[in-house]
Amino acid sequence: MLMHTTPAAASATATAAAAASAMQGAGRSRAAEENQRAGQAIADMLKLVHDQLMPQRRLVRAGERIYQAGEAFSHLYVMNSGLFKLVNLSADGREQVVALKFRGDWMGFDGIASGLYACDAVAMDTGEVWVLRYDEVLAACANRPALLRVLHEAMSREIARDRDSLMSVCSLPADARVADFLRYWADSLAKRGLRTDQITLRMTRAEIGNYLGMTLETVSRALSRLARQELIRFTEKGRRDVHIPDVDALAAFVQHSLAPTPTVLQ
Amino acid sequence: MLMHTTPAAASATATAAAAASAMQGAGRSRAAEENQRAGQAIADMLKLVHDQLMPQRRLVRAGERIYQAGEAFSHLYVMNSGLFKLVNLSADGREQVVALKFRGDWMGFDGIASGLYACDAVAMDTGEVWVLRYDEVLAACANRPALLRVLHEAMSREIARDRDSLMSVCSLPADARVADFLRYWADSLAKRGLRTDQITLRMTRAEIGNYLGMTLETVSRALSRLARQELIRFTEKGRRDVHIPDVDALAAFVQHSLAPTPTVLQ
DNA sequence: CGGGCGTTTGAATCAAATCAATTGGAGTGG
DNA sequence: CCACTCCAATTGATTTGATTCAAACGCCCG
Repeated sequence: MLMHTTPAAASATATAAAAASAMQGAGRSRAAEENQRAGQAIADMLKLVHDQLMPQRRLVRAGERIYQAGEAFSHLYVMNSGLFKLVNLSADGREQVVALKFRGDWMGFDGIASGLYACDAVAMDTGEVWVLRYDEVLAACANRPALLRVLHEAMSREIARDRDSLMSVCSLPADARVADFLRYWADSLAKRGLRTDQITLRMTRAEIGNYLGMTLETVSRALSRLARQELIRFTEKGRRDVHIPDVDALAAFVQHSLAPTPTVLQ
Repeated sequence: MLMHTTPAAASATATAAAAASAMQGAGRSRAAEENQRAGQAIADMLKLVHDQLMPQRRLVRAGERIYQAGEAFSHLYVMNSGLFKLVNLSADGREQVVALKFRGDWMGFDGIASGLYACDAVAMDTGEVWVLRYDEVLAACANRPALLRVLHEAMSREIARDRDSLMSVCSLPADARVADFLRYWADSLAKRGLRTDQITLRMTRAEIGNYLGMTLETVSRALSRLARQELIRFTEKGRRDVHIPDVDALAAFVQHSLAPTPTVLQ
C-alpha cells in the first residue's frame, strides 16, 4: 500500500497549520490573502444588501425548506448563516443535490427564467436567511449600480461553480471526487474566515454520494482511503467531523489522480 | 452477446412511437405550443437586444474562439446563429465541454464575478454572434427594465440548465445519458422553430463523450443500441446526422432507465 | 488510389455498484 | 445504568457497466 506522504508532502502537512497563521511561504500567503479578500467581499456584499434592501430575516432549522420546486417564483434569498442544499428533482422522481450554499450565497436564481423554482432549498443546519422580493431588488437596482453588480456577481459565481461541479463529476474518479468535494468545502469555509482544519459535514454518506454521483458505499470507501493516506483524519468520536491537515495536499491529490506524470504534452 | 431488445422492451418501443404520433391530442400539442412560445420569446429577446443595444455583429467560422479562459472579462455575447461549445479547463489541464449554446443564448456570464472568463467559447459551425460591452449593457439596463429582465432570464436559464446537466451525468447510465443529450438537442432546436426529426451533430464522438462524462467508445455503443431499439436512426450516408422519429419516445426511455416499473413507492 | 481521421465493434480489464453482513452511536425506556 | 432499537457507516464478496486495448471499417480529400 503505497505511502503517499512523500517527505515534501509530509512537511507541508505539518507546517500547514502553522503557516496559515504565521503566513510564511509565498504561495501559501497569497492564497490566504485571497481568501481574506473574498471574505471581505462577502461581508461588504451582505452589508450592502442589508443597508439598501433592509431584508426580512428568517431563522431556519435543519430540514426546513425555504422554497420548493414548482412553486411560483417571487423571492430571492441571501444566506447570512447556516448551510443549505439545493435539490433538483426530475420528472420521474429522481432527486439530486445539485449545490451547497454557504454564508453570502444567494438562492432562488433558478426561478427567474421560468417563473417557477426549479429545485428545493433545504436547510441542513440552523441559520438565518434574508428574504428579498425580486421585484423590490430590481427596483432598488435601478438607481444603485453597486447592488446590481453584486447581484450579477452572485449569479456569475453560481454559473462558474456549477460548471466546476460538472467537470469534477465528469472527469474525476471516485476518490478524487470526494477529495475535491472536501477541498471545495474547506475552501468555502476559508473564504468566509472560518477554520478549515476541522470541518463538520452535515450530510450523510448517502447525501454526499448523491451530490457526487456515486453510492454511499463508495463515498465511505473513498473517505477511508483518504484517511489511510493521511489526507484527512477522523476525530476520535464520530465520523461526521473531518480533520483536514493540509488543503493543498488534497488539491494536489485531485490533480495527480488523472495525470500520473504530466508528460510534456503540447 | 445478449440481445438487448427483450420482447417487453421492443413492444414498449413500438407502442411508444405509435402512441406519440397518434397522440396529436393533449400532450403533444401542448408541448408544441410551449415550444412556439419559447421561440417567440427568443425572437423577441433578440429584437430587444438588437434595437436597444445595437450590437456589433461578428461572423465566426467553425473552430474560432470568441473568448478564452483566463482572458479579462469585458463583453457579453449573444448568439444570433450557429452553434457554440463552452470548454472549461482545470488547473491540471483537463478539458471539459460544459455547455452547448444555440441561437438566442448568451455567453460570457462566467466572467462577471472573477473578472476573467472561466472557459473557452468555441464556434462549432459558422454563425453570427452579437458583441456587447458589459458596461454598456449595464448602462442600458438602468432605464430599460425589459432589458434587465431578459438578461436575468438568460442567466437564470443557464443556471437551471447547468444543474440539469449535472443531474443527468450523476444519475443516468450511459445509454440514457446519450438519449437525454439527443432529447435536449432536439428540444433546443424545437424551441427555435427548427425541425427536430433530423439533427446534425457537429461534434465527434469524443466531444460528446467528453461532454457527457464517458469515452468515445461508450458513446458509439450507446448510439448503436439506441438505433437498434429504433429510438434513433442514422441516415444512409455518414453517421453524423441522426434522425429522431419521436422525441417523446427518447424522453420516455430516459425516464424508464432508472425506474423499470414505477413501483408504488410513496 | 492511398493516407488519415472518425467511427464501430470485440475482448479483456477494471472501477464502481450491488448485495450482504457487521459495527458503532444516539436515543429510548425499563 | 443497561438493554434495546434504529439508523448511519464500514467493510467484504460478487456482479456489472464502462473503460481500455485492439482491430477493422468507411469516408473524405489530396
